[in-house]
Amino acid sequence: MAETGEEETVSAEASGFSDMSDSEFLDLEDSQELSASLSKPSPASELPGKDGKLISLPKWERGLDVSSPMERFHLKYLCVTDLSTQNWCEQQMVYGKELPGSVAPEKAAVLDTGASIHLARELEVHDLVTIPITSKEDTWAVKFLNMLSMIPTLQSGGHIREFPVFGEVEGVLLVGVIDELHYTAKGELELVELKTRRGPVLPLEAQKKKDRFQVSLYKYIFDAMVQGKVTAASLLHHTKLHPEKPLGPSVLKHAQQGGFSVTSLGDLMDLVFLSLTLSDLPVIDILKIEYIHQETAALLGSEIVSFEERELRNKVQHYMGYWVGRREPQGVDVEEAWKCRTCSYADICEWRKGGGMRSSVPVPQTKRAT
DNA sequence: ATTGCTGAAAGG
Repeated sequence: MAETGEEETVSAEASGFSDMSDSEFLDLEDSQELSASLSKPSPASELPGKDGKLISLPKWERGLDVSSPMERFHLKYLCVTDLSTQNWCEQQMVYGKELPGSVAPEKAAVLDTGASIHLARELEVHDLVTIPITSKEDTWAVKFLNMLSMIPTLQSGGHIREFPVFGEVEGVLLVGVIDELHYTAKGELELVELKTRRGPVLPLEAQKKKDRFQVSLYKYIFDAMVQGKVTAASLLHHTKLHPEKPLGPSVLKHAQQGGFSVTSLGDLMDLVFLSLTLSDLPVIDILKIEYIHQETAALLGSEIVSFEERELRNKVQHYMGYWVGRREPQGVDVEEAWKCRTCSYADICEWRKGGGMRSSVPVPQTKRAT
């Protein structure tokens, strides 16, 4: 029996964040750091003070990266799509964070079409309800309520869409949303990621690689969640949420309607972590990507991704190296310079100017002082 | 609070 998917998913709508756009005024620190990083000649950072008093320079005057990109961009977590964008071109992703809101209108239209196709598919399995929220705790509470309603649906054979995942990876909190999950006829848990395409053609290999990386990351996080490897403590640590803070009235109302007797975010988190670990959820068995044509909805192709954990972890470790400040960002290799053709930052890209686009020129190793 | 704050993903 195909379930009707009559379930309703709650979607939060922010109510009080409209005054957020003036966060620029404290950015003077960032901009002078940008110019400082042009002169990053030698790691000879210790200017010898005459009498040994030098270390007390405030960190922003020392120029180079004492603060990690996570801190500079004021990020408490990253999205899965941040990392997959990073997989496409790390330098472009960085420019995107520094200069937000500069997507070419033509590209934006394609994204927009894709977004509405996804929304239409989501509405096939559940309704959306708008809930006024009053705090970031509310935002997460809504996410948790959605999970609590979706897990039983999944376990009773239904299809669920937009399932939230989160977990600490390499010391950084990663947050994402799985497009679709369901059990196959054989009883395997399958993830489906829908990709819509402007033209009626399959993507290039570089794009496929990025998509494979994205779904692999979902599985990595989801598996960790159902295996109890993601803890409430870790989530609270990164998000700085207040678990004891009472939830807003409309969120509370919806929790009660769902049959959950909770008063705080902490209560809800307990329920979620119990549900995740005690519902007999398996790890994801199958990762599938479907490419469809936007205009005609024709299926262009579908691909089963083989999950290579080792390879995934290496990539993630490398990407996080940038975020935590272990290394500078890098652009694409010459082989992939074609990506610059459609990049809106091509004309300002320091990676290109700096002749950064090399393939794999071995850098003569200067002896490391030990 | 000499300061706060984030729907993620959308496609190339």
